[in-house]
Amino acid sequence: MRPGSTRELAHPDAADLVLTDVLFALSDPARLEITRRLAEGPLEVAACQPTGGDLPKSTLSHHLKTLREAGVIRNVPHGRQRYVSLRRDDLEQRFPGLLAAVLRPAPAGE
Amino acid sequence: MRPGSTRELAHPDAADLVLTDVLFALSDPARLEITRRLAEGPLEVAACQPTGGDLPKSTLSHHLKTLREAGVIRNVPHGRQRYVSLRRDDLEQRFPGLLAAVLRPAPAGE
DNA sequence: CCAATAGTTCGAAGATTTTGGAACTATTGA
DNA sequence: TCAATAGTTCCAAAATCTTCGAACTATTGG
Repeated sequence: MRPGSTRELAHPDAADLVLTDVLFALSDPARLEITRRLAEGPLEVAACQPTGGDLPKSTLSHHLKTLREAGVIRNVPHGRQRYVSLRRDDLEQRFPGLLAAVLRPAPAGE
Repeated sequence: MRPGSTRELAHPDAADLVLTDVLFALSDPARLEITRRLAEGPLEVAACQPTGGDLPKSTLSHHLKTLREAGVIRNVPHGRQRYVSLRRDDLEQRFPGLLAAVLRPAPAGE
């Protein structure tokens, strides 16, 4: 296992997160659902698949890229697969309360 | 002053607000700034103009439309002009904490 | 090693957004 | 009543996003 042989992806520093980018990343239904799923805990890429959806690998990968570049998730190599996780602490530090508000299910009632 | 002669614009009911639509509306820098400006209080359309920006009327109007259709703002006729205001209560009821998190200035610090 | 696995990246087509000029509409001050 | 004011709507061009097949890259089980 050569050092640096794994394909590390770029992640913005917590301090560099941009609110509009985060909001944009979360403004897509599929990406929002991925985010909610990740709130339960880290997952491998394939398991991020939104409910009932069978997005092609490339599409799912693109959504993850959007979330990652906005700083919402972290995507690290793990053997043959990858672990995707929510950047909870970084988001909370930079935009306090945002994640909680977004993850909270909307009150029922028409 | 004929009844119904004023140009009323459509506004979604509070219960029908969609989170992803709200997030999308707020994900544009100009629209986010308009929203922040409105947090201080209602304004006429022209006064919503983002700082230093001199957006053409039509562009500004379009941004307001996006915010209005997402349910972020209300835009009502008022004489020759219009009053634009933040739908604070509706947003708070439907997505508790969201507006506060978005309006709060990001913590300083690199 | 080799093949299978798990994903990313490339590229291109189609859909949506963004922008802004021009035309249009109400409303009011003079 | 008329012109000026304050905005919206219409339209089209340019930019950006979304989607997904296909090619490519690591990694590991056998």
